[in-house]
Amino acid sequence: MRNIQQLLTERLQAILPEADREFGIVQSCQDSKFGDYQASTAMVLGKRDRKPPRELAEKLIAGLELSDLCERPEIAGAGFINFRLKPEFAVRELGAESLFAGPAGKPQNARIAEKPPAESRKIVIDFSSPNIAKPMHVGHIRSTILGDALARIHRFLGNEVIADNHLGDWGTQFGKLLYGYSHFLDDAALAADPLGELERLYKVANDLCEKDESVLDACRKELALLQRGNPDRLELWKTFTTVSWQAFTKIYDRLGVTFDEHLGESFYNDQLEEVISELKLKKIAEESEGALCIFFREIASLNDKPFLIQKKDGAALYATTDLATLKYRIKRWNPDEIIYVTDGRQQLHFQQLFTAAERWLAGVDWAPARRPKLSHVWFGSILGEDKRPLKTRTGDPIRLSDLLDEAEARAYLLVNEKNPDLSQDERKGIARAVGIGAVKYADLAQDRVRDYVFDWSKLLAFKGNTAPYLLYAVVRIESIYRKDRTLNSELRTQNTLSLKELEEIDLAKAILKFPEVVQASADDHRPHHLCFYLYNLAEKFSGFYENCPVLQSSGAIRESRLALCQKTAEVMRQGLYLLGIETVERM
RNA sequence: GCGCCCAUAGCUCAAUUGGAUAGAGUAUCGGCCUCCGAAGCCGAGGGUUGUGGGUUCAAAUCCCGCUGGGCGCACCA
Repeated sequence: MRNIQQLLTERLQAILPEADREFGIVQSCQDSKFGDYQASTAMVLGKRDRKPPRELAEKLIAGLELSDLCERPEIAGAGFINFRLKPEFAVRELGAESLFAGPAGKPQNARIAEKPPAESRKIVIDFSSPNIAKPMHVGHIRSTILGDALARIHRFLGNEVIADNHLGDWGTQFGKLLYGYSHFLDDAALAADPLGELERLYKVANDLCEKDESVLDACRKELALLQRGNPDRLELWKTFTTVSWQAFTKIYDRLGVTFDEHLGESFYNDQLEEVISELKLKKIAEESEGALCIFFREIASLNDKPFLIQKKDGAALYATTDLATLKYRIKRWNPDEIIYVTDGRQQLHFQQLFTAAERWLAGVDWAPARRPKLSHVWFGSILGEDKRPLKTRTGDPIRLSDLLDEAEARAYLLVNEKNPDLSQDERKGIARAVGIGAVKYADLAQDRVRDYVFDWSKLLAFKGNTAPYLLYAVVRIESIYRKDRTLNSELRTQNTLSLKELEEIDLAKAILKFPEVVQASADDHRPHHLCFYLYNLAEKFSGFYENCPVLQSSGAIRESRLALCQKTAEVMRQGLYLLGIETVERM
């Protein structure tokens, strides 16, 4: 599929002087009564050159060659240039056998078009990053789902993605955990729910530390032993990580999330010293109050906020590991961009990290001339109905596995109600897809920077901007196919479109917008644009579905409508795939 | 004290990053199943975009000042 917005922009920019090209951007119209696309070029240039915008617009239109794409552009308002696509153009554009490269009907790894290698960017996406020895809870869901969606979107656009799970598998918490493990272990509990037991042991030790200084000392000693490589402690630590990774894998499998790497903090342990000495040598870091830190004296907002690299006892910190990780990623992958998907509370940290990295990379010989763009993609918190961070009644964080269980259970009840005749296996499968899809969609459909209120009834409402509504649109199309016994599937994919009714044209034009929306979602790391688009597409399909009978019509119209259904389903499936949401045939 | 973020219909959220008359869902009211899945569709009401200024052809969006809420700031990650 081609990006129509880009196509129009290129046409417009082609007739502008080099220096004015930045003003030649064509945008989608908010209101279809003005057209499908619009440009405000004439108003901007008219203002600058003190010329009447409408006259300028007239000149621009005269120079444009667009007859293959749209009707003659119209001038409206203060000088808008409005473009309206020709239905014949949509017919041609959608006439391809399959809208996406890759196996027909299977969105998985499809591309909009193969990018030439020179244009393909290499992007490391750092996301999910749960802590070892703790069950994943709702706090991890946004990073996991958002990061995965961004990975899928970038791959679809032809970029090379390295999905890297930066596990929290090292740090001071392991002293307490080791202490708890050796004093209070419940073997039966460990066998039944390993992560739950490890979490309990940590809590027991942590509580004791607050009351008893001697326990805290004991924990410090355990930590020191681990860090010095004591074989027993190291063995236990490995057990912790193995058990944890197994539990995480279960969750990732349920969510359909995959990684290319999962290099935890421990992986960078032996690289920290080198980073510290480099920073010292280049005089980027300096000693202060016994610790080693980086100051940003010339930046007003960071002036009084030092970035700590090393504690006075010599231990490294979060910042140190992040810098070492950056170095490793540059040396191993030399990426064009590194995206960190974390919650918004870490904004200061990443501001400091990026600023420090800039100085550091400018002074070392291993850094490439073209340094990676560093992006912090942050998100708000998930709140309960009381507008406080989402917790269980007892105040503990909600386990992700429990949340997913509940989503599936609730969806299962609804499937039973609606489709009791399906086999239990099928109902379970649908409940899984719908339940998990609903949780994911509720998260992705919202602008990530805002906190969002978690609400089961809204999530699984099956109407409005929800996963079930979108899945339902696909199900209706599937249902049409099942009932269509006169045509085989090959005929559907042929170029048999003829767009007459308003609803047909609207739907076809909505389909054409898919590439530009995916691009926009990637550009500002905001998949909710794609969600909103799919919702709009589903609404357009509903309008078509109500007003344009498919199976009841006949001849060329019937074929055309079946083909339109096919194209709609293709885009819906592909779009949902990019969000990490499975589609179903019945629900 | 310094800094970051948020504020849009009763409620939950959009607004293609400065574009045209601020849109959906929900809730309320009213229509539509001898017709492809009614988990749906159509219609009605609902707004000084927290507030006061400013910038310009154009501001929910950018700048400054307030108010209210969330969060972060030296040895946790």
